[in-house]
Amino acid sequence: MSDIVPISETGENGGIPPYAARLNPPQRQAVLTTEGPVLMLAGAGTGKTAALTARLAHLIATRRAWPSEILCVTFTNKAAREMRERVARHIGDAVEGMPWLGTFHSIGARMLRRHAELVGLQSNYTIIDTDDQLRLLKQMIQQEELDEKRWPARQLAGLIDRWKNRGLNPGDLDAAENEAYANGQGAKFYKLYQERLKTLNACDFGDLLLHMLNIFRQHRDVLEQYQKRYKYILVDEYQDTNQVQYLWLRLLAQDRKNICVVGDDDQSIYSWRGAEVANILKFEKDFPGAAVIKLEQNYRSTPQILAAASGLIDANSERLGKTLWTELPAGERVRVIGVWDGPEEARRVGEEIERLESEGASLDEVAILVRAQYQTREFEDRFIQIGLNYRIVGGFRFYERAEIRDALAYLRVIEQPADDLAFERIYNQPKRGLGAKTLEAMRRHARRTQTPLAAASLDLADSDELPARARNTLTGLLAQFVHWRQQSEKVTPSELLRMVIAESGYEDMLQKDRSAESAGRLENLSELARAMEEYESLTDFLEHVSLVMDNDRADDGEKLTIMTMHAAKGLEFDHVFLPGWEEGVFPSQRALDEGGLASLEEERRLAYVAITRAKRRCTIFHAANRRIYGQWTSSIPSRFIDELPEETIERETTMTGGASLWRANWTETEDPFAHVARDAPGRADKRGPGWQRALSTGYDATPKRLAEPGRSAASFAAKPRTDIAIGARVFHDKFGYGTVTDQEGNKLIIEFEKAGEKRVLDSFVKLAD
DNA sequence: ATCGTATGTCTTTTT
DNA sequence: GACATACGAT
Repeated sequence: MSDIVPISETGENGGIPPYAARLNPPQRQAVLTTEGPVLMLAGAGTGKTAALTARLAHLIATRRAWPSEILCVTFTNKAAREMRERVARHIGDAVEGMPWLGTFHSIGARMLRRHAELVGLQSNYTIIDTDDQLRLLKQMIQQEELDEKRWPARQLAGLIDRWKNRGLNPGDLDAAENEAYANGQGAKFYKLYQERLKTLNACDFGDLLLHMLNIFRQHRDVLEQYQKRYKYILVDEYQDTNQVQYLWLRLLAQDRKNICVVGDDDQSIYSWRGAEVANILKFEKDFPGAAVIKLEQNYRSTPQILAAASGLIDANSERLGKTLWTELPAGERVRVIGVWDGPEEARRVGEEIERLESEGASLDEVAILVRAQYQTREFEDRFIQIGLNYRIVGGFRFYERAEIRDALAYLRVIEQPADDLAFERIYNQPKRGLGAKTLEAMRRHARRTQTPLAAASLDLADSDELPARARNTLTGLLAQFVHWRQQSEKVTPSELLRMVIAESGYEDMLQKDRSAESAGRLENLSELARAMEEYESLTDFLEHVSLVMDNDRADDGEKLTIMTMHAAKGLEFDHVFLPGWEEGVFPSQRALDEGGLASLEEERRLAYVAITRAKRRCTIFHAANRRIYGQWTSSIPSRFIDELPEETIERETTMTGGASLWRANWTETEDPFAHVARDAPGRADKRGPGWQRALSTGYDATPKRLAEPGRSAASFAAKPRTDIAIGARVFHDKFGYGTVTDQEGNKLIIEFEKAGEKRVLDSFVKLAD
């Protein structure tokens, strides 16, 4: 069955090609079994990436496929980057020709650029992030006059996300799904949302996969084109794939069936995102005759650490079952340290790290892994105080900062005039004196004419609807955009950004602002411009930003790492600290409240992932008292601590207040999260400051139209009203009654009884009777 | 139109 | 406790 390559093929020393030289037998099998489906079950630290990269190198070195004929999907950008680097070590620059190595989302985006028109988008579509998504949904909810308190946008966003993860389009929802939002309006809102996105020429993260799936399903020729192209498919972290990703892969692999998936059911920690461990469990059914290869030799951790982790994960019920073993010499036991409270925990961790440092350990080899982001704060405070170098991974990403998002919004409007979300973000940023009133007028007009906001504003600025000041400002701003759009064809994206920052007044605003952050903001902006230098087109860059860019910037000097356990997956450190192992923190309260056994088991897998990051030493902490949401609560040690085999750990308690006090405190616990559970009393509040934006369907958002200079503003006004003729008596909210004396396009010249002659947009007047 | 204060909401985890 | 939003005051 397995197609073992005559190894001499490459003619390297002793017949073993260099990329396979240091692999153990199962790893080697995983490399050489090139044809047919392969399921690789790889435990933590078993050299999975080594095997995977060797496999890639092998496929290319033996000319089974060109780099461009291999689809290699990873889950995170970090993993993709690492893979690229490691393959480069084997095969050199040929990796450059691997366009299909990346995350599901970035590969989906790349494909979608080519086939956008099949789902009603243009190839320069914008990828919106969760923030934009929420704003959009909020507008829709207000517009449909739903009580936002009762039916929060977040909830809807979550539902839509889950539907997309499962490969469901609005029409596919069953009654129960539909019922999940606003009494059976789930499908309606989902549909509305998709329509809005189409008008904006935008899509969200989920769409990158769902649109492509739809295309594969409906356009056989496209599917076949990709099936033909990808001679081999490799998938990393298969246990984390969700339904869409699964369907995607199944379609793409259907023809050649050369698909190799790698995963570890014990490290499945993303079910909340729609990942289905079941995918890995049913692989053999989907691809009959699949070769199953288990990697069980662990090269990373000491026997104690491995035994502690294995003992813990044993408590889980649904496992494929692997037995990890190691040849490494015995090391230290896993230490479990109980402390009085959060600050003491941070202090102790700090001391431990300083000790390691004095023993010659590098800070780069030290990590603190937390369950939730809020736990990082305590450590940050402490480490600033004692001057310990740290880096926080994750958290607020670089591109989520306000100034970066503003800058990107400018670029988005330049690139894509139909991007209303971006335009709304910056039309008054920096402050130009355009407020809610102006926005309301813009929206009203945009809705009426079914044009994007920017186009509508241009129209508006050419009439008497707005006070002279607002009108001038708006005209100026729009003229700037026309100018920038012209420039964008001539200068590089990064030059364009510098231009925009300077000319928009954004720079001035920050320079005048003497607050502590403003200097940093300016720095971030030039950082952004620098990051843009390697991109040739704005589209490329914007896509990169929304999908790929993360904030590991060049680091100077050694730093310890603080990050979430999720973010740590796939990484390893000599010394790992695991604070906050208390009921309610880890396992998280949420996992305990909802989700039952399944989510508890996921938490346990997370614990397993966390412990197995450690190569040499692993130290677990639990505090008796902790401040959560600003409230002091006492807590009991995590059940996971009790599940660690006694002979693998070493307990220690350093209680300032004495053990009795400590014990007294954590035996009578109160529910630290009791106040969270209660639902928010809903209150009807439907008067948003002008959110009533009607759905503008059917607008053909042709980009670059605004870019044509000298084009009369009237060309954007979709449909002039036909019900108003010269001589008609009309009413205008601001100017009162008047008589139409002339009409040009959608603009009326009206002689008002009180206000005199005005040039007014027809969408703002009513026929008087 | 903008600023300041009061009020309510929120905390997993990521592309 | 921190942050966003809502509302009232300048």
